[in-house]
Amino acid sequence: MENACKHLKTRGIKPSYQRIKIFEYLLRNRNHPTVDMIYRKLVPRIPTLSKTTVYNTLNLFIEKEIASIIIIEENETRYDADTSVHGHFKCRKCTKVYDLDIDLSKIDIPMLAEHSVTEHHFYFKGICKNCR
Amino acid sequence: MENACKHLKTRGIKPSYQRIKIFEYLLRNRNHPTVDMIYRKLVPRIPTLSKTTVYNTLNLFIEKEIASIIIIEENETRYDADTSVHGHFKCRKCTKVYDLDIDLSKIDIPMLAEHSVTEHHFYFKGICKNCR
DNA sequence: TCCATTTTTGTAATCATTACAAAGTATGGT
DNA sequence: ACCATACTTTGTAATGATTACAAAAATGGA
Ligand SMILES: [Mn+2]
Ligand SMILES: [Mn+2]
Ligand SMILES: [Zn+2]
Ligand SMILES: [Zn+2]
Repeated sequence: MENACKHLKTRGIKPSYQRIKIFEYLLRNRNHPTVDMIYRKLVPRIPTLSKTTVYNTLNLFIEKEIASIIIIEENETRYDADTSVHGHFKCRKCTKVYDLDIDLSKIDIPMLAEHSVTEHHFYFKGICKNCR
Repeated sequence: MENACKHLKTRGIKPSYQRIKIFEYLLRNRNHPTVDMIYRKLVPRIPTLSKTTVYNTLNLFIEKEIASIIIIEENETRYDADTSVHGHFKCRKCTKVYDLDIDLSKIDIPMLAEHSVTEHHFYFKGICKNCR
């Protein structure tokens, strides 16, 4: 995927090998991974990879807005290459996180009118169709 | 507030002194406090109070469903005596968390139909009316 | 009062994340 | 190619919130 490399450049991120690989992982695996999931998947192919690099890189992606952060459980930060406004559903049995392609920013919430809103987050929890 | 004591009993929670004080704090201060905020506010009046007790008690409240948990930032767990389905707005300047009294469970989200949903969470971030 | 059960407490352990500085790598001018 | 400089990666240590655990304290009934 030369795609990933170009995407990084357009946002002013120098496309180092690690950054490309981490971004490719996010693009290909739409499973909302944690830092640890990304690290464990990549380290066999990049033996020198440091978990710190994964943290640094993801924080850079968030800052440059090519990825978004998903916080559903305390101490389980997940990442998403999809930066559009959308929501998630997490199954408490299989722990899978599903996408919900709904733009909540289009729903009118009068109480928000007086504030200046920059981020929209929503998620649901329960048991998914496959687990019951 | 004898109120708090009765509320605990009806949910099968023995109303110990610490539990009553922590629950009263949640009822009176609708500011979505962290464990640390609750602890620091109560410890002058209950010098023997342990932070572990605050953690244990809040986990019990969540389990017995007399309080709900609010996760907006990673490693900043907040608690709310309001267990109804409602949302929040957090100001990134003054860090205040506002209530949004909207029941998202009433909004139809087709993608959720196939799953069994038990929890609804939503929050927004930005700058509040007082901070701009 | 005695005993069993529950609750509280303090300390240590855990775990995710960040801080930091050293080592490695790329870049651009000479 | 050489060097200086800036950027990136890495490993280790520090941080901070939460939980585990076991001892101490409180409760409540026989
Ligand atoms: Mn997503
Ligand atoms: Mn609330
Ligand atoms: Zn499932
Ligand atoms: Zn504000």
